This record gives sequence, C-alpha cells and structure tokens, in this order.
Amino acid sequence: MSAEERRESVIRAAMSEFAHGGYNGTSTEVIARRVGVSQPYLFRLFPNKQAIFLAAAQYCIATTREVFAEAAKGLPLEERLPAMAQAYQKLIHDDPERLLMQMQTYVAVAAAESEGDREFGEMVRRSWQELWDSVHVDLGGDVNETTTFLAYGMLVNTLVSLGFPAGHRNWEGFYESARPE
Amino acid sequence: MSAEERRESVIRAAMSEFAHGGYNGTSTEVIARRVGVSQPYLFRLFPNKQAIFLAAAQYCIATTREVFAEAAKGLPLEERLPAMAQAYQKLIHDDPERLLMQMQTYVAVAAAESEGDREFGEMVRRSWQELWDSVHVDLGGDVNETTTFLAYGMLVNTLVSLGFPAGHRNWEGFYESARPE
DNA sequence: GCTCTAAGTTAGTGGCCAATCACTACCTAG
DNA sequence: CTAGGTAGTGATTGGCCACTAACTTAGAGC
Repeated sequence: MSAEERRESVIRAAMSEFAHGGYNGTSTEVIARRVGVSQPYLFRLFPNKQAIFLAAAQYCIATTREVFAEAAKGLPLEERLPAMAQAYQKLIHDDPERLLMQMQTYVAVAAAESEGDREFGEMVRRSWQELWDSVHVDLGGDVNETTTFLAYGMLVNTLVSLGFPAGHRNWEGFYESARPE
Repeated sequence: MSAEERRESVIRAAMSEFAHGGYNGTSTEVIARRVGVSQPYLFRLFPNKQAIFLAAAQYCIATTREVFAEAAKGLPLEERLPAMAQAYQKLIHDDPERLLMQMQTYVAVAAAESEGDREFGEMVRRSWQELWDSVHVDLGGDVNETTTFLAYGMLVNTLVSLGFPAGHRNWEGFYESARPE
C-alpha cells in the first residue's frame, strides 16, 4: 500500500479513536493497531501525534461540509434548511463518531490554545469557517438562519455526547425545527 | 482548614484546570499545586481522579443553572429569555472557564461511556436534566423555546472553545437573538 | 542478478502520572 | 499529660506513552 493510501486510512482510524477517547485519551498505539500497522510507522506518515489529530479533525469537518452541500444541492431555497437538518439527523444515525470528533476537536483547540499553541487552533478555525461559509451560502446568506441552524447542530452534538438516547424528551424540539415552516 | 473546605477549593481549582486541559490532559499534580496542597492528599478527599472531575462538572452545571434562575427571577415571562441570554453573555465574559468545563464534561461522558463506564454519564445526565428542567420552567414550559435557548448556548460554547474572538462575524446572530421580539 | 528506494518492523528510552504507604504535626477532650 | 482523631507530607511504584534509531523486506529498473 502506498504511503498516501496508508495516510488516509490512518486518518479514518484516528477519527474513530479520537472521537471516543479524545486527544490525550487516545494512544497512537491503538490507532496503529486499528490501521493494522506498527505504532512507530505512524511517525513516518505524520510528524507527530498532533498532526494526526489535526488531519482527522479537518477530514471530519470537510466531509460534514460536503454532506450539507450535497443535501442542499439543486433544491429551492426554502427547502434547503429542512433538507440539511435531515441530512444531519441521518449523519448522527449512520456515523455518530464524526460528531463526537467534532466535540473533541473543539476542546482540543481550547487545550492547545491555553498551552500557548496558537497554530493548531488557527488551522481548525479556518476549516470551521469554511463550513460556516458553505452553510451560509446554501441558506441564502441570512446570518440569523445560519446561526440558528448551526446552533441546533451544536445542541445535537451535546445531546449525543452526553448519551441522551434518541426519543428522549430533550430531543422533542428538533422534529419541529427540521420541518419546513 | 477543614476537609470540607479543602474539598470545595479542590473543586474550584479542578474546574479551572480541567476546563483547559480536559480530563486526560490534566494531572492531579497541577490541581494539587493550585490548591496549595500535596498531590496525594487529593486522594484523601476524593476516592480517585474521576470523582474530582465529576464534582467539578456537577458544580459547574449547578452554578450555571443558578445563574439562569437568578436572571429570570421576578421577570414577566416575555422578558426572561433575553435576560437569561444576557446573563450567559456576562458569564462568558466573566468566567469563560465554566463554559470550557461544560464542553470538557460532554466529551468526558462520551469517553467514559465508550469505555463501558455507564455510571459517570448517568450522574452528569442527571445534573444536565436539572438544568434543562430549570430553564424549561423559567421559559414558561415551551419545549421549542427551551431547545432553541440551549442550542444557542451550545453554539456559544463551541465558538468560545474554538477561540473565535468576540466581535467576529460568526457572533453576529447572537445580538439579535438576545433582544426581545 | 544487482542495486536503489519505499514500506514497514523490533527494540528501546526518557518522562509522566494515578494511586499507595508509611509517616508527622497539631489540636482537643478527659 | 496523654490518647485519639484530623489535616497533611515525602517517597515510591508500576504502567503507559510519544517518539527515535537501527534494521528488514520486497518490488522496479537496468
């Protein structure tokens, strides 16, 4: 397998592991094992652990952005928001790890930032800004709508992280908001 | 100083440290140093590290609940939401660590849960449910309004964690939503 | 068949960290 | 004055973990 292919499978494995364990709670050993490769080899593919995490975080944000873009594509403006909301609901169901990884990314940035590492956060913010802008455009350029949409997404992330099961009453508000007005 | 007083100051110190470093990124050593006490003594006051984290997490959620309750107290129904939103804005400004600790709590639950530790999450969910219920009552029992309010709070948490500075355009939507309709 | 390169491994190191154990200092009640 | 409880420390340990260095294998081109 080429180094580039390996790198990609490392990123996917890293996303799964970091999603559950977080940056400090996930050893490079378990990532390597999941990829099916020796642990030191990861450091041939990436300069250090943080770079692996960053790659996984950016992959996670980028693919989420694509999910939204895909859901909105070709629809008239007023149908896009419910379509994107529904796409996110599907994402939660099919691939909850991606959403946990998002949360892990946010706190990892906070941690890096308060250790004086500014660069890491800068990269993540750039990726996140692309997501924001993409959603913003798809929703017709209305700031309030974009903010509201993402806000609901973040509450979903929280409820999933906290392990509130689907169907719990904290989820009630969502079925309303995903429906067209 | 009595053990009970010490325990309380440990909780406050732990909140500050865990807020930045997260569960796995924060050593008991630095908590102890901040309290001004030897590291082994923490294990006289708490059975283990997780118990320290849990106490800090619950303290954090409980005091946040009180901030909301305080802000809403005595106001007519339609003035409560903006007052609570404003109180949260103030909280972000005065004590951003509390909000980072919230994020750390969410991911810590996810981590514990996927290691098979169900009890920890159960405790946190209970605290969080109390927060939800308290806000729900204060906002007049409207599920959608409660959900929306908390959703905005979660987006704020995210933006702060990611280190987007106040005044950044991602924040624009908030000044609208904090204003009465 | 030989060499060069790219993929991959084994063995090891220095540092950190949660938790334990055995001990000390001080206060208070009888 | 002494016995016991309470607050607190120093030393230690066993295990993990990021990262390095040196070695191995296998295919491709000549």
